[in-house]
Amino acid sequence: MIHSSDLLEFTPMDKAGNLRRSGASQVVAGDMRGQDQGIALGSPLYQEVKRKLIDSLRGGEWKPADVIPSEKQLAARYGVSIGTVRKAVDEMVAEKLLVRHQGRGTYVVSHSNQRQFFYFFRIVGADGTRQVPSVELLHFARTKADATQAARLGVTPGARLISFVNKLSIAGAPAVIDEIAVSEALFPELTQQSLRERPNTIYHFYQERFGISVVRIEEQISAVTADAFHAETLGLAQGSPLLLIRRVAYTFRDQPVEYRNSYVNTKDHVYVCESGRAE
Amino acid sequence: MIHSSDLLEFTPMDKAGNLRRSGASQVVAGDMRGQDQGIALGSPLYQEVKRKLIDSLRGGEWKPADVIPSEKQLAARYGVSIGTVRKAVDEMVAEKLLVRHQGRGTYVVSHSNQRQFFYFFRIVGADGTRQVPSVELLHFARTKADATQAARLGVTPGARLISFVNKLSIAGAPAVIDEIAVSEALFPELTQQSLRERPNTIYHFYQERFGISVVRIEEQISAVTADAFHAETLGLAQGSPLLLIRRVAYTFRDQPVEYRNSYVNTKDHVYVCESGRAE
DNA sequence: AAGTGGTCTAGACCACCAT
DNA sequence: TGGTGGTCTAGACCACTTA
Repeated sequence: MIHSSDLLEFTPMDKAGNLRRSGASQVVAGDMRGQDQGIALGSPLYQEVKRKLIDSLRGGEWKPADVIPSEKQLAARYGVSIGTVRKAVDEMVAEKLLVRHQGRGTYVVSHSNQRQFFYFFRIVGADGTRQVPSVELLHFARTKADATQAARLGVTPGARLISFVNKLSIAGAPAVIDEIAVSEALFPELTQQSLRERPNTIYHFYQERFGISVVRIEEQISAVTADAFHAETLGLAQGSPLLLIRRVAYTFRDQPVEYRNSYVNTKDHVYVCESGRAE
Repeated sequence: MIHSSDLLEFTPMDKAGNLRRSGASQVVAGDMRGQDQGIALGSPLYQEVKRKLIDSLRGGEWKPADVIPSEKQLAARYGVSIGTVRKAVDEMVAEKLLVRHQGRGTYVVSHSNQRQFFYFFRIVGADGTRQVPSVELLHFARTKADATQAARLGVTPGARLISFVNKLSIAGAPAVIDEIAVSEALFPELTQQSLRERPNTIYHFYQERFGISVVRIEEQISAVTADAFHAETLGLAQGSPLLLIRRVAYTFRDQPVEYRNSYVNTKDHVYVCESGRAE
């Protein structure tokens, strides 16, 4: 004889005690969660998927320029439908963490990609032309964080920093001075020599050598007058007006990783900014 | 007897001669296009829907702050599925043309909305606090477009313009001088008095009085020194450094409608800009 | 030819809001 | 209570890339 309680054992219901979160559809087959890297509970499914994906990026499962698994594979892995994976990936594409290539796959963005390079470099010629600057390292030192640096970098005042100064020239003419500070704890092996010998951009260097991906920046811009050092380095009269750009660069989860002050001679170049276009 | 050609007459195929464009699904029921404001042919369906929606915004069918029809109604109107409408609306929400309110509907954005106000106003206190500035009209004149103005506004050099100058004060202290130029053709009835009496922001005024919605701006930023006029107006010494922001404001279809030079005293305020966040 | 992302559909249920 | 947007599913076909 068969008891009804036995029958229940065979219904396609959750055997692991997982509950389908409110907000999710109950229309279709049984809950597939719990397989492989199942999805934790908490608000929209696609947000959970997105969080898992970002965790995999942070953890290095997929490195910059790698292909990530296909949408079908991700759907199976997380026990969700392809549409849900697509929504998660859509947001990450909008945030410039991933790029899709039809017919090839979805890739982790990389600072080595030439197209990505200009994304954080907003200095263009007065006529709108973009050019790759050449870089020269002027200073390099180990310092301790002052109040401003500590606040922006999320470290304690006095924490050990690595500070260096770059001069950027565009079309042979000095245009920008970057005064950069990073936490020594995050960039332990950063030496003057490795910095000089890097073949590519600084953010590519952070990415390759230290596994730190800059994914977002915040900038505050003001106008100042050139002091003796800036004037001489940029070939200007002391007191000339300069753009001062204070930048904090962040990696995943809004963790600050770099603070820099950029001084720009805007005689021949401008800083561009746009609002209202879907990025 | 029944001929096979007769049977074909009753298949759910297109009777109006419309062809389902390549790229569209052929899985489901017959093509519903051709009803009401059917969708024209040409690349993705949702792009066509988006274009239709923008046309309705341009044409004034739905005005700023209006509710637009529900997604179900739009789907019926254009003969597409709700998912396709959602994708079109998604993009327009990302571009800040529409806003969704769960349970209420989808609305056309308006410059009167206080939340929208700060979207194009990127001057904040040095500590990051945002404040609504007070405005004073300093000059008003009808002029002719110089080469720069003509190029940025898309008019011929010498075209009739309306030019005016505003002084913005934040917390009682003069902070910004806006030198604004618009085409007289687009703003025919714009008078000094109507400008002074406007109850709200300039872009709200453009929207209400002239039916022109600013939906996007492009800015080029440089550092300059204050001339006699700017120094005196802002209460600074001549030669003080100022931020110069050259802005072109656009309405739908990338049509330029305003050109302005803003001079900002960045002693107590900064211009903020962010990259890498999905807007 | 096989695999990938891109588009499109149809329909379910949920959370929220107005009435 | 009924309507709206928000989430989720399942599956079809397309365009594109690579082998």
